[in-house]
Amino acid sequence: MPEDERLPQPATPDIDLVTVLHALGDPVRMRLLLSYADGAEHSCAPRDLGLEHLHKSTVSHHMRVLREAGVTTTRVAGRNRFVSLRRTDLDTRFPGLLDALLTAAPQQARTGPGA
Amino acid sequence: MPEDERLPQPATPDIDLVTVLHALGDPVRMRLLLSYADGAEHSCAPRDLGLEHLHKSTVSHHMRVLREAGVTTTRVAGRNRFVSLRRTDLDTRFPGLLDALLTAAPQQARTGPGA
DNA sequence: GCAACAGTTTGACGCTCGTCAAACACTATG
DNA sequence: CATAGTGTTTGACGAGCGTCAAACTGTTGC
Repeated sequence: MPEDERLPQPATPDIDLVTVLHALGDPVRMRLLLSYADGAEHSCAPRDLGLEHLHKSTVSHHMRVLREAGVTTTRVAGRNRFVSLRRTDLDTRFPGLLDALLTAAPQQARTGPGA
Repeated sequence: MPEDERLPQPATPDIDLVTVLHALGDPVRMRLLLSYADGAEHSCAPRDLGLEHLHKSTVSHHMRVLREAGVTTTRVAGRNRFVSLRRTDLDTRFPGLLDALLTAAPQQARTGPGA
């Protein structure tokens, strides 16, 4: 039997652009996106994501928003959940968008308003 | 003397990615973006923007959000205001982002969840 | 000057959002 | 079975958002 399952998420053609932009229009979720940009799977622990200042239930809420928007996928394995970016799905649905975002976001961290 | 002026807007280096995504994460403002994608100047009248169902003060509010996020610029000429996209500024700050958005948004209108 | 015009501002309303805390499920381990 | 670990769900709270209506500012034109 399959040892792991995935949490519910929209099918690729059902990913809505405005919903994705709304999901990414929050500083915490943008930081999560950058964490996931390495293509690897990440646990949900706030300390693994540079979010020690946030309650675990808050992080769980943000990850749900990203998943329901179609940005991430969550694999359930035992008592752990592994979250990763739906890179190919997003590239299929919105070509160039993810690349532009992942280029722009770290660049802004060095040269932008917050620097 | 200059016959027209511009409403306050952030300088190009001060345009914040998360703020832009937040501004665009609303269906009304996404529609405005698509209207402005032709590069031309547009008036603020709801009927010129496919927003007859919205009050003019609501449209004014959305245009303020877009302008303060750095997405649009507003030129004041007499009793009219002409709004247009800050395309080169956005391309400078976030290369490829606007192209990806303007490619993705209309495509979704034909093949996406709403179709 | 006065009325019409284009758009903004203010105030109000309901709804959503981000956050925390506590309680809850489920899994792994003794 | 009991306990600890990982993460979710629920409820609460304040803050912000989208909308409308009305009042307001400034401009054009009679």
